[in-house]
Amino acid sequence: MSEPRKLEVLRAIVEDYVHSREPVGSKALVERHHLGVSSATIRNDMAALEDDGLITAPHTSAGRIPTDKGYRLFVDQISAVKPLSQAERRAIQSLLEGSDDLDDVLDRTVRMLSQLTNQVAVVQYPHLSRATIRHIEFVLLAPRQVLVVLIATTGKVEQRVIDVGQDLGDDAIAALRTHFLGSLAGISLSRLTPSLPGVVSSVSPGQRSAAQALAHVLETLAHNSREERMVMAGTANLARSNVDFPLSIGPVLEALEEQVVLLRLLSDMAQDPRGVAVSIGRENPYDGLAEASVVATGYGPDSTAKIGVLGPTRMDYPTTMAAVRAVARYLSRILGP
Amino acid sequence: MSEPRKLEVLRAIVEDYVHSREPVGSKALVERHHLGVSSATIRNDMAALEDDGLITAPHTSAGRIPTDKGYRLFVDQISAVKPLSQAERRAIQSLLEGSDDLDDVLDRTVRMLSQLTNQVAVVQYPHLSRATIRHIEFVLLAPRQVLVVLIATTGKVEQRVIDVGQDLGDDAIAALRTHFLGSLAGISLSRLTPSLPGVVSSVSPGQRSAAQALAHVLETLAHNSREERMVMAGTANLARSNVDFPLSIGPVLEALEEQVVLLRLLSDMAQDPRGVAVSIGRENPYDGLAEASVVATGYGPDSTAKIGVLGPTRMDYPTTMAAVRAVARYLSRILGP
DNA sequence: GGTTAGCACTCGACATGCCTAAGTGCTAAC
DNA sequence: GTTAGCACTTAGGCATGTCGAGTGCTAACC
Repeated sequence: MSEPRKLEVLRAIVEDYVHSREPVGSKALVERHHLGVSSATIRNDMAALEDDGLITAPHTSAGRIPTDKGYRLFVDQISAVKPLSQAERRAIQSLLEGSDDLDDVLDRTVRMLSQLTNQVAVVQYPHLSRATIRHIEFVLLAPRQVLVVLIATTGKVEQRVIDVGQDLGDDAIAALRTHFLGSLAGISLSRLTPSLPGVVSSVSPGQRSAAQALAHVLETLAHNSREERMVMAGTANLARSNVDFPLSIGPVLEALEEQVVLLRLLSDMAQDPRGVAVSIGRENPYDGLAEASVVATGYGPDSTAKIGVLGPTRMDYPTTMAAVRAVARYLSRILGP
Repeated sequence: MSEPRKLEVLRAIVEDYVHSREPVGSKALVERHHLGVSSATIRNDMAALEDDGLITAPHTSAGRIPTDKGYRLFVDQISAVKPLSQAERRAIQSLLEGSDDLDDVLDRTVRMLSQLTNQVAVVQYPHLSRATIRHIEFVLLAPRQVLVVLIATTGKVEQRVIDVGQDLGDDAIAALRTHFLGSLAGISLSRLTPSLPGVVSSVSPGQRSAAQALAHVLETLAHNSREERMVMAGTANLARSNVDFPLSIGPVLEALEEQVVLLRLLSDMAQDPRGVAVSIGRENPYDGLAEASVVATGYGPDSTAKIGVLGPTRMDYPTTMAAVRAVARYLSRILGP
């Protein structure tokens, strides 16, 4: 039994199953692909593949379907990433150009990716760490309530309202703003935390506690807030592939809503040499996503923020991987160096 | 045939059907409710209700289920809004307190409402129109790219990056900022538009076109942007009530993603005297939502922003209406006067 | 040794027919 | 206006039979 042909058979099974959604049998296989051998031979190969745990039969006398392990082998060794069509490339380019607003760009990107792949698409907000502080604004909303705004050079704006714990007047807040801004303008967000204690300690004691609260918020804004969010599109595609999630799409929707889960999953995924990371079925630890695969990659200056799609394990991996990679590249380009 | 009993029968049918999800027959009706008459009498009443188009039979020899019109009558005339339990009230209160960030509050609110009702919950960002301008910031990102930030007194922040069409230096942008801020600080967002031409025309001719672009963005930020967004939670609940959307939940998910549709629907809904608006099934014009009902109400100072839930027409209206109303009240209170 | 043909066997999918329970509509009596 | 009774309809469950796709195995073949 030749090893190359065995892999060829696996490839054929994956492709046919992805295409037809039905277990594929030995006879159909020799008909659709010109493998040059008879169905009996294929049967032997299939038995071997089943022993290896790469395919499985839903029941006796049905065809075989790939297992998670089978998809994994397919993705890693067999498939070639299918390049996008010229039309698709043009569509991406034209849709993504013509807007500068970050929210808007991400929104368009994710819709585009979802249409391209017919799956759910997600994109994480870009990380801020390489940006530097452009401006800080404190706005007094009530005697103790302050709106804190942090503006970074990348064009990102974070804001939050806090209770500073003591009454402050307009003058006091203006003084604090000048003080913070003078000390912090121009430094990078990643170096914000070490700078804050110095700034706070040089504030007059009467406003020390307020300054402390403000510093804490600034730190939070710089690190946690926005980049922990994501934009999503195409959840309706889940319903269309109803059949692919045998139980219900409920758990999948739950996982999608619990963004923390998705974010961890995205960042835990190891990057493939081809630049795309793939998580197949139970490879990810979340029960709700046991029947789902995620194809993702990084984008932006240092590829820390993620973009990807989520769909049933029975997914057209080569095309999806190509789409994710292409969209990520365009997105990186749009967002600038 | 007594008219009051007919309504009583309709009420019983709605309640039983909502409870059991199965067509309800005359016999089961007299057993579960003590109507004081025999099943034959009920049959006569049911025939009359069917003539009125309030109930319908899926097939001969099955029980009856309410029509959209039947639900409407039920909601308008028969049902009493069911007050929330003490525990529920406490849960709402404790969950919503303890956070000042608007995004955070809306997020918690919508999750809470979705859990309370077991449906999809949506909330629209509060309107800005009553707020006044607190601060305007222009940040030069590149020679022609400017980040425009608009901070309102309500604690809301809007931002966008634009291309001003001409090269500007740091000095020029600072001058523009001072000029805009001096003329506009303190005016209400709703009066922003009429003020802008004057501001632009008093800018030196060399920067006129840039000022024009900036003014245009400010106008957009003040009116359109954020309040046209919404937060959503509980889409997984749709999947659980799979049975209730006979075809597929796909179209519903699509409608939910196309937020424009939802926003229009929410604002078009007429408020009920009891303070909650209800749209039942095909009463709303969107095909994807033909099997869905929306229960919504306004919140905030002048009740212009909406909050509501969406679920199958077969929904527990009294409880849902109570939940929506209660959560809207707490939310209004949290957001302040 | 790998490949092939042939054959018995398994099992899901589908159709058919039958039966029961639920429920209706109608009529005649109260 | 209400009720009892009865004939009628129909979905759904169940048993049965048939068909076809597909497998696994063995023996023959190159």
